[in-house]
Amino acid sequence: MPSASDQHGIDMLIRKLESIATLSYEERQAIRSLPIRIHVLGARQDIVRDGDQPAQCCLILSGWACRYKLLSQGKRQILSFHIPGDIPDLQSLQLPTMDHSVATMKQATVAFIPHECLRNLTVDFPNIGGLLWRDTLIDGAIYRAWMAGIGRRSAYERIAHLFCELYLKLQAVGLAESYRCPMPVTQMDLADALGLTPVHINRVLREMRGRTLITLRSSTLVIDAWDDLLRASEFDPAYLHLEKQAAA
Amino acid sequence: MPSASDQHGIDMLIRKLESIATLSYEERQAIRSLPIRIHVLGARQDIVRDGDQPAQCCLILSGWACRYKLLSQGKRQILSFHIPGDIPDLQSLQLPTMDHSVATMKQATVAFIPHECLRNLTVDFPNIGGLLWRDTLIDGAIYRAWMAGIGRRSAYERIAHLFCELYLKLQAVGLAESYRCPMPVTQMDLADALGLTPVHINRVLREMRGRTLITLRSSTLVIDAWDDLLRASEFDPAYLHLEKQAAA
DNA sequence: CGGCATGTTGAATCTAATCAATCCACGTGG
DNA sequence: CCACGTGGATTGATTAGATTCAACATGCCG
Repeated sequence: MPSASDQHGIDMLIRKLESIATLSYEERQAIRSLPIRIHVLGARQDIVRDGDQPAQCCLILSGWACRYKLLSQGKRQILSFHIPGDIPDLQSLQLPTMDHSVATMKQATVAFIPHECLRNLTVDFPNIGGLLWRDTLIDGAIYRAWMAGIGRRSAYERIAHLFCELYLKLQAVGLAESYRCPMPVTQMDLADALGLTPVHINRVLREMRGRTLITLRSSTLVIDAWDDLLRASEFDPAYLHLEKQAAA
Repeated sequence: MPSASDQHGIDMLIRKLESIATLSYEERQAIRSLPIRIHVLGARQDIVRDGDQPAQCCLILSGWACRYKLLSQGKRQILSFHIPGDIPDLQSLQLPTMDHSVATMKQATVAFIPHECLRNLTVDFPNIGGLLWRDTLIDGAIYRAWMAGIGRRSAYERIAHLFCELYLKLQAVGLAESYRCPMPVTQMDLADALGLTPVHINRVLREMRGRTLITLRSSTLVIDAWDDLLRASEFDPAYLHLEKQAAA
């Protein structure tokens, strides 16, 4: 049911891309004319699965998604969180077989874009090709930041760092301001993203609340002390490679 | 001092690229004619540093390198290991500012290729452009595998998994066979790569030696029981996205 | 041959995991 | 309108995997 609201949908992608680079008018128009197929998905639903060979990419229009890997004995590692404007399986353009899964976190609207159309776009507009490459590279930069966190930071620092990252990413596409943002993740999700247990997440969150650093309740993050949060996590936003650097 | 041996050098890149895709004759020739500047570097020497804005990429011709991030209090996270044929800072083509450093592990020969030449190459040969994109995406896939390991696997599994990965990567470019390969890393390097301490690495290596799984001595890894190693680490080579799948 | 980096081992300690209840908010149906 | 069910959050008690500290061994290089 493509309609006026879809237009708003694909604009989310433009907003995202303009947060990491500059687009010309023609390029914006070319992106707007991408054919998309819109789906509304429930919470915790797989979009693509480990081993799949998708022929399309999914653009998040509303809601959140995450990439994850399942290991033996029910262990799960969340690899990234994705917000509106993101294309969490963009790499499938060049890597046919998925080495992980992508799922929604909460109810989400996604737009499917055929690989072929994206390929044509990169042929007609090499700059957009470069920009999509750049986008996947930023994903890689975020992986590196997470790796450093999981490998070498304390639980407290890891959680603080993640909140800084997500707040800035949301802010960059206009989905956060005044140190408040949506955060539709359970404590179990945080645990699986940060290499901890839900119990420990709970305890650290309590401590942060006690120190009036942040409050996470009913899927909303409130940052009470942004500067302290930055300091606690030694956060340096450079790795997000945002074009217009935010209030960091 | 470009000479006959350099030719052999850039062939390393071709060998690497052909391990993850197919090249036409013209493409191989175009790559061979890239202008390169060869340097010999000592062990533990930075090639590019966090914050740099390089105007060239570095191709490893011999020796090993690694990406790493430094955190406060001397903490270090190694983000990836790189072997001959790899271009560990290829992402700088699209992300001008480095968000981490790259250094040699042991003495290494590297070839510097100006960004401009690589860009021209991707314009003249879009397939090579896609292939370079693919290469950076495989780096990303390896990051994901490491994240899952650091976040959710035991020390024993992590170490085993890393050895499987490195053996297959080396084998793919002809630098390993018969379950032996170079492994010029100290126990401290392994610790910083896997989110552990050198002491613990030492203990787990001893255990693996005791179980006749692997032996790591004088910078050489000998795999005594490949199948057990695969099983111990639940290793699935799919994430390496190798063209000609190895004996896994 | 001497010096320094790396590897090895033991003992004590700690962070975070595990196990196990209990609590709470919310939505549903009787 | 309230009992009930459910998923998520919270808390306590205990344990385990890995760290830390410290000492000593080994081996490589100039």
